[in-house]
Amino acid sequence: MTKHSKKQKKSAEQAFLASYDASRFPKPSVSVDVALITAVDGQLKALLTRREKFPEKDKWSLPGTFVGLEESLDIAAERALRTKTGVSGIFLEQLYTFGLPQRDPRTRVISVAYYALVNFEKLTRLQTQSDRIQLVEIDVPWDGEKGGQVRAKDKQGKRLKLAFDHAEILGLAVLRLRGKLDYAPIGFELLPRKFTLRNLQRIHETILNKKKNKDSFRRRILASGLVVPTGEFEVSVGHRPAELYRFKRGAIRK
Amino acid sequence: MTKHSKKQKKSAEQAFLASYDASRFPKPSVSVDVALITAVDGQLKALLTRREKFPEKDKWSLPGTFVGLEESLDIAAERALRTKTGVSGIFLEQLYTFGLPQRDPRTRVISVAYYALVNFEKLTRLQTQSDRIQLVEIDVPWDGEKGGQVRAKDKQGKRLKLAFDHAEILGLAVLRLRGKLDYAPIGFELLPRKFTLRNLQRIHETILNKKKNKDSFRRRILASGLVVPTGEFEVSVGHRPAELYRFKRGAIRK
DNA sequence: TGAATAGTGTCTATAAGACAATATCCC
DNA sequence: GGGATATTGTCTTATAGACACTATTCA
Repeated sequence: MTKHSKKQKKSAEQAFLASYDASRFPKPSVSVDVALITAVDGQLKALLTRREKFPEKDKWSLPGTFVGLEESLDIAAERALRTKTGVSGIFLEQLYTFGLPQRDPRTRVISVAYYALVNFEKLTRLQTQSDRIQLVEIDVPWDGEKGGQVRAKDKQGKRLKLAFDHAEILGLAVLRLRGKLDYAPIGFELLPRKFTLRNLQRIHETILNKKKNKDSFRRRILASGLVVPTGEFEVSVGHRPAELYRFKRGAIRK
Repeated sequence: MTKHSKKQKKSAEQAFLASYDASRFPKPSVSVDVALITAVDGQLKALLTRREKFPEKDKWSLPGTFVGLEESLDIAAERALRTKTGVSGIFLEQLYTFGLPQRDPRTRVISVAYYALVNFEKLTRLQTQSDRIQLVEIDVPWDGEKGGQVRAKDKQGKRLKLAFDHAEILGLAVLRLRGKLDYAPIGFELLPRKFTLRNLQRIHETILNKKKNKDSFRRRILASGLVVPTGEFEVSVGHRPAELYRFKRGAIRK
């Protein structure tokens, strides 16, 4: 192709783009929803907000927002999390896109779901907020790919109704966690910067909903090189204190 | 809540929905793109079409389409595959959603990417079609999470230019394949109904781009229970014929 | 008969689970 | 000292890789 014809082609493309009318086609709305998950006392919890408006008024939903026209999906998810819950700078990863035509009664809304992980202590500010935002215990009794119903319970153990298809999103988020746990360093996202190996084991057991062998867990984690001892120890724990470790970014696990 | 107030609430919600105006907000366009992958002669190939229109004219792209307003994402992906390539009824699974604001020069287009797997022999009809649709050798030199550049080559080994961010989609599709291979029965999707264990091993080696030990591969597959012998054997292969197996749907792999 | 690959048996290395013994801190 | 958990060591079991050997078909 000559330089001349290249220039011709370029301008033809520019003319095409200039005359392109995106409004000719009807479009769905696009939102992001974020499943923010943490672990406390051997229980997985998710951050939910009670809806004050129609539709699905008074049901509990994941923090979400519509995607801005000039905004990437990742940025939209980060913005939803920040503006609705005050949390930012944490692990956030795309999960799955939900697009059944009737999933939102208002209009066609396609939702790109994300999941986020955070150490519980970073959320303590939220505890003092209104009861519109709550950390809610979630229960995902799925064995393999799918399974029983996802349940969300408030502090009194009362079951909460989830809006839209958000129960399904939560279920898939936990399933993804379980699947990635053994080959991606995600357990650390739920812990403070320094932690004991037993803390980490507890996190794994909470996510998998299954006891793990202490000895081999310890060996496996240490052998992975993902963790380095700090030389510091727990204090005032009423028993022999365990050494504190920290996560070593970038180490490749086997 | 009394029956009366429930009814009140219900009608309030209906009134809200009736007056909801979805056109108030500007919206992105939403498309699906499908990475159809097969394996031939130890090489992974993808089905690509040469673009005849702007933008990205003459570059090669994945079959795709805009999502209909009343159509689920899965159905849209299935439709794109069927109408653009004539293939249907095959393995199709959502991959990831791509949404950078500038990924399409026309307007904001968010693309929900899918990947599909099919046995090469089901595609033979396509070989006779125009050269606008081609099965193209793809090369994904990624070690772990990310890595080198994805390359697509035509039959003469000439490198093809890929449109939009479709190289990235192909790379992620192959990465997903590699990750799922050991715990999901996806190798079978690339084989005919009856196959030898060596055929299956070849598929695994092609996907992982890595030789596998014959003995332990055999043991592992047989132990998984995912495969049952048919009692039939290869014929006229110039050496001792191997037994043909078939995939046993629903067996759980350890 | 020889080429070529299928299929089987055995040994070794590695990693996880089970169990036990010892170490250390706090009360 | 006693309670409680951390940390280390050893044994057993399951699995993957390496290697060698036998089996079977076809040219």
